[in-house]
Amino acid sequence: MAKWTGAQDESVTRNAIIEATEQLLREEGSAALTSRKIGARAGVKPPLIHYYFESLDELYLTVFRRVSQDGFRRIEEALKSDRPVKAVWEIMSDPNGARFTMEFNALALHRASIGQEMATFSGMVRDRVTEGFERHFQERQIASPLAAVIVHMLMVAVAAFLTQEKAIGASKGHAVLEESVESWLATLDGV
Amino acid sequence: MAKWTGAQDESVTRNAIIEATEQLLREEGSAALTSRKIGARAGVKPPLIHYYFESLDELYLTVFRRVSQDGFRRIEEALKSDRPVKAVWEIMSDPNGARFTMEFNALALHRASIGQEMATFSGMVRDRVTEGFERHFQERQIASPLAAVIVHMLMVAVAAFLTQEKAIGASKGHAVLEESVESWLATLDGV
Amino acid sequence: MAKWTGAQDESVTRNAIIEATEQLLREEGSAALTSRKIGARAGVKPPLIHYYFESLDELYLTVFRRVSQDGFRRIEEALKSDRPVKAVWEIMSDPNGARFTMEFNALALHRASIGQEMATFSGMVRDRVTEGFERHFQERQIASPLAAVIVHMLMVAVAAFLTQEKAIGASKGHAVLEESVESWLATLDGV
Amino acid sequence: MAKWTGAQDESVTRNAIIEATEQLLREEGSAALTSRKIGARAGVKPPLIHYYFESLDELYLTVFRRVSQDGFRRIEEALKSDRPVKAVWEIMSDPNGARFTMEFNALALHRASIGQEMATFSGMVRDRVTEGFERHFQERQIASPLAAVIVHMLMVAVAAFLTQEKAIGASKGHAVLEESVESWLATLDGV
DNA sequence: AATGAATGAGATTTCATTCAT
DNA sequence: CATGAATGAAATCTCATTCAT
Repeated sequence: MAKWTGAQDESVTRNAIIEATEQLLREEGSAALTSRKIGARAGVKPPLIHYYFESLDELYLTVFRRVSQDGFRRIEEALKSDRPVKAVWEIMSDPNGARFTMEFNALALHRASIGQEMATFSGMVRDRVTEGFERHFQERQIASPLAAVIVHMLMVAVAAFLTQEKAIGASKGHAVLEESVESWLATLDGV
Repeated sequence: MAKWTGAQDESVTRNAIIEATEQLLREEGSAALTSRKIGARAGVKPPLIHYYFESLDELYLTVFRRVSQDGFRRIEEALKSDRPVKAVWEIMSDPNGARFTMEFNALALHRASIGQEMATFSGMVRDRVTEGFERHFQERQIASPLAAVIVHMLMVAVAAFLTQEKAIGASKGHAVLEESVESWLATLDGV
Repeated sequence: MAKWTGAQDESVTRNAIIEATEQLLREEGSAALTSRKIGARAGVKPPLIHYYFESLDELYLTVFRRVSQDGFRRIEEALKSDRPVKAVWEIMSDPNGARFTMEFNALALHRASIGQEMATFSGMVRDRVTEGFERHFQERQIASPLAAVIVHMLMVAVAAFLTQEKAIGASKGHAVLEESVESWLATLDGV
Repeated sequence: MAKWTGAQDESVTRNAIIEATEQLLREEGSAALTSRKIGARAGVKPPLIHYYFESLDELYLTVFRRVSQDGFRRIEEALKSDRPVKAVWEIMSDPNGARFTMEFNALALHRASIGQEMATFSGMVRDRVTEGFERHFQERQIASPLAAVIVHMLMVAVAAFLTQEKAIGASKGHAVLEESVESWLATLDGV
């Protein structure tokens, strides 16, 4: 969809709106995302949001892309590290990022455009991580009993699980699960 | 506030409302849950919902309890089966049930009462399954490299992950993950 | 309007409804009068109220009549006392009774039937008290600078004023006004 | 919650809403104050009321403040007049103003914020009038048997009493009371 | 670039009342 | 006598969005 105004991508205000959305998402969750609250946080009136973004959906997409691009960059870094498996796990299980994923997942449930974007992105990440892990296993001659792609998916699954449970106030067994996962991952780093 | 009506628990209409809610949750997700839509689906005017349920939260809790009680019963059954690990996994990964869990998770994110109920329930399930698996491992003298409680949490995590991804239209790698999980679980059933 | 059911005036339930209404009016004010709350307090379901009373208005009227008849009786007593002026003032300024008057006044503002009833009743009281005060002044040969009817109206006015102010949390100057009124009334009792 | 719109205090529409509220209050009483009716009277859709006022309470407070500020100004004027006691009484007993006070009193019974505002305001008026009367008594060397503050409270009480009775259609004895009060007040003006 | 104004659609909830049984 | 069921009407308030300026 083409931009219909002269709104600049680099505008300070536009950035403020994006950041406000990001903050609100992190602090209060996707249910708190209303144009009023975003506007209040960003110090602008709600209609201005529509000057910069055709719809809230578009704004959310923008936020998602920004956050996920950053995440992708961090993953690239992690894959270059000495213990890539652990490094990737740390990114995945970082509460901050996991919270985002969870909230975007919630948004995606009833916003097709976001779902699509997430699907595309998680595919990209999966491919990149899989490739990275595979290379890592080969280089270090590590015999993982599980395919790289599966290792990655398990990591994502566990991280999401822990985050969701924490969000509703449950944490029974988390410690032991985390420990278990981490010691398993250590073997994959050849440690 | 106590209920002030004579509304009966066994009322056909009350049931219709519960079922409509269940259906909508499954088919359109938690975002579609409004008293209007529920009423329309149940063939009932919205205010009647409040005749039977003090609030939508109470209705959702009722639905959750009904679904989860049913789930718990099925899990008890599964634990008695010949291949309890596989049987439990099948319940967990049943798209229908998993969809519910996912949608209730979304509701729980901004409805404290539901979050609490879910936390309580998932704790109950975890305890029960852990106990069942432990007994199973002992009886069959299966040496699981992972504690029963972890096995269970991993199953939940993977099932949730697959469901969430499917919900947003992603399914890359699912087949291989499922296969992998299932063959792993087979070993835990002593097969 | 004729009664349309066989409802008995002496029914225990009917009485419970009346008393519940009275209590609620006293404790929570006219704004809290809903058929739900009345029913809850009386231990009956809201529709039953309509079995005994054609409408809430009729119920309120019944309550008003009961309370006011009781008030009238107490006033008759007071007029027979040794210090009738003081005795009447005590009734008028009794917080309990004054609260009722105030709440019924509020109801009367938008319920014509209640307004009428109140007008009739306050006329009756005024006549009776006026007559009583006049006889008292004559018998005791007290020369009131103000006509008996005016004395009564002032008492009513002041009592209502104090009650209303208290209801909104104001009480500045009340003590001095009460004192002043009471010492004035003492002279009218020939004390 | 802070205002999130750019709604201007001087807006014509905002004013129309305030005036509609004022009119409805006068003509139909506090029970008629609903966003629908106010909207209809102001020629505006109900939600627009919430664009200008955070809540109905806030609107009522705005109306109260406007009316009462005007009343305060008139009282200040009255206190400067040649017969300040009479002048203040005329303001107090002006049916228009008294009707407002009565209706706001009714609102205050179940809207704490309005009760508070009224308490504050009536305290201000009482202080100002008391001070004015005291100065007046001194300047004119009038020996009032009653303290200025009591004179004022009696005026308020009587005015409220007459208004409330008129509102429910009673007026027996009003003429003689008014006459009596007025001749009493004349003495306090040194006439 | 920004905003004041406005709105249509909708949300949840409350209420008095009716009616068949 | 009593109640379960139901409803029409209404209440307050929220939201994303549009539009003229």
